[in-house]
Amino acid sequence: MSEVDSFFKSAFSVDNVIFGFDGSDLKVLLIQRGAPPFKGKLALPGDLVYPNENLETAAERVLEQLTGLRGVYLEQVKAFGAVNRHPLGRVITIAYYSLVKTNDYTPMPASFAQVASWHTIHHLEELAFDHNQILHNCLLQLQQRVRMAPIGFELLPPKFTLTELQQLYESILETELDKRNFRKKILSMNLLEDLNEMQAGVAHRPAKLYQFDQERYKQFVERGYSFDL
Amino acid sequence: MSEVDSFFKSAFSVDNVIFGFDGSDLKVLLIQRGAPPFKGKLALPGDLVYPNENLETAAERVLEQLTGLRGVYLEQVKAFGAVNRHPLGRVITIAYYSLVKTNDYTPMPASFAQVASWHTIHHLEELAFDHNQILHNCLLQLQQRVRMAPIGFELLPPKFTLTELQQLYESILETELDKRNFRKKILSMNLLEDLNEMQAGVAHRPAKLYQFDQERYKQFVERGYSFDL
DNA sequence: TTATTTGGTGTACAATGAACAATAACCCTA
DNA sequence: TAGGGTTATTGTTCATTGTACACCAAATAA
Repeated sequence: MSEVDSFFKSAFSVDNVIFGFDGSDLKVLLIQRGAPPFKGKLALPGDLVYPNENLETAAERVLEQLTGLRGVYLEQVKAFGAVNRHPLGRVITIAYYSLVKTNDYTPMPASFAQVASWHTIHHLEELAFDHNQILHNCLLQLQQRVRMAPIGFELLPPKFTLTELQQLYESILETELDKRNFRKKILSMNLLEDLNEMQAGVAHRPAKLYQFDQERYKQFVERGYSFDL
Repeated sequence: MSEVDSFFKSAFSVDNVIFGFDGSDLKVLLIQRGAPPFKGKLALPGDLVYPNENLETAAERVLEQLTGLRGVYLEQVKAFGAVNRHPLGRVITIAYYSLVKTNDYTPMPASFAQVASWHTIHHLEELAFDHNQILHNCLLQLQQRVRMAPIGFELLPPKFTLTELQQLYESILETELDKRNFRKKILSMNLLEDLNEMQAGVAHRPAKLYQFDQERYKQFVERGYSFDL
């Protein structure tokens, strides 16, 4: 094998950290590996990148095959390429994370996974490959991004209460927030529209429902507003 | 060729955006390509990753071969993998940026570059491959990081004046800062040590010289303090 | 009807950010 | 050596933002 050829004895994959929110906790969608290596272990959904496929396209494909979802928030984090990270050869993986509304999600068997399920982020068991490290990095990036732009909203259903929104932030940032200060801040951004609707069927005072102002949301994402909570 | 083999018909490289500061402007170290494709064009220094080489090791190697420097600040930004980004085949590149003190730098001919020189960041000519895009992304990341941790200091000589420090930040962030507010803020962090030395040989009132408190610097980098200016 | 649970609201104080100008110290030149 | 040129150094005031904190309201369940 020539020296140049040896450079081409390698492959790329994408791995996708798919975040969801169940109303009280931040979750990640993991698959159970059906084949060696790491057969039976939990792992991030991922696949090799096709020779004529862009990286982001591959990440979108993994997401769609597993969840049926298209057009959701997706962002590259970084590449992981330790020499021995994959037991079968040199495989560099590009990590992405995406934000999905768990209600929209319909489980689908993908070529790379028969079983997928949601797991709480914190205190997670050992994953295949270097996926714990990848997940940790993606979570850090999400925690940073969520302070710069209101992307956390991607995780909520169309109508939500302020308490749900607060719990989402608390869950992502692993912190507790003051209720009054949170509401004051979030409402002062003019990002939310009061729907003049109420929660129904709850055994306590019902909360108002809100949705996002799509226009202002776009502005915030593009300008990358600062958003400390 | 089997389908599995076709996945391995690809290669990866690292490209390194090497930032420097000449006392008044932020610079980037570019090479002139000596061979096709893009022969004669300016490009980021980079090289293919060896089969048994970690990504970060490869980035350090590119840096050392070009500048003789080791142990400088180096950070991965992200991977660039558009199908047609390289005219000779599928090559995914992992982008890094590093921060060097231009005084320490001694130009060295590397295997991948005979000529390297500093260029001002802003209003740059067209580079080879997708290197304008890569450079732009690295600059954005630097601008973000420099607000989170005092890494800008990596670009300064051991002794410096407050005006030099301010010009560094202005150059990175492409903004103007108020002198009094800048000094108040930076001094309140207890990050600087007054050396009780003065500038010499300047045709005006000489400025005090400062250096960093290494201990506090480490704390700031580790904790990722917030650092708005 | 009462208990339980969560929703909703305002104020006072502290900390931070932003705007702003006059004097000091050095070198150079006439 | 006196005066001009240039950059260094320093504080205050005001506006904005952050932070801590407690009580009443509205629904269901028993």
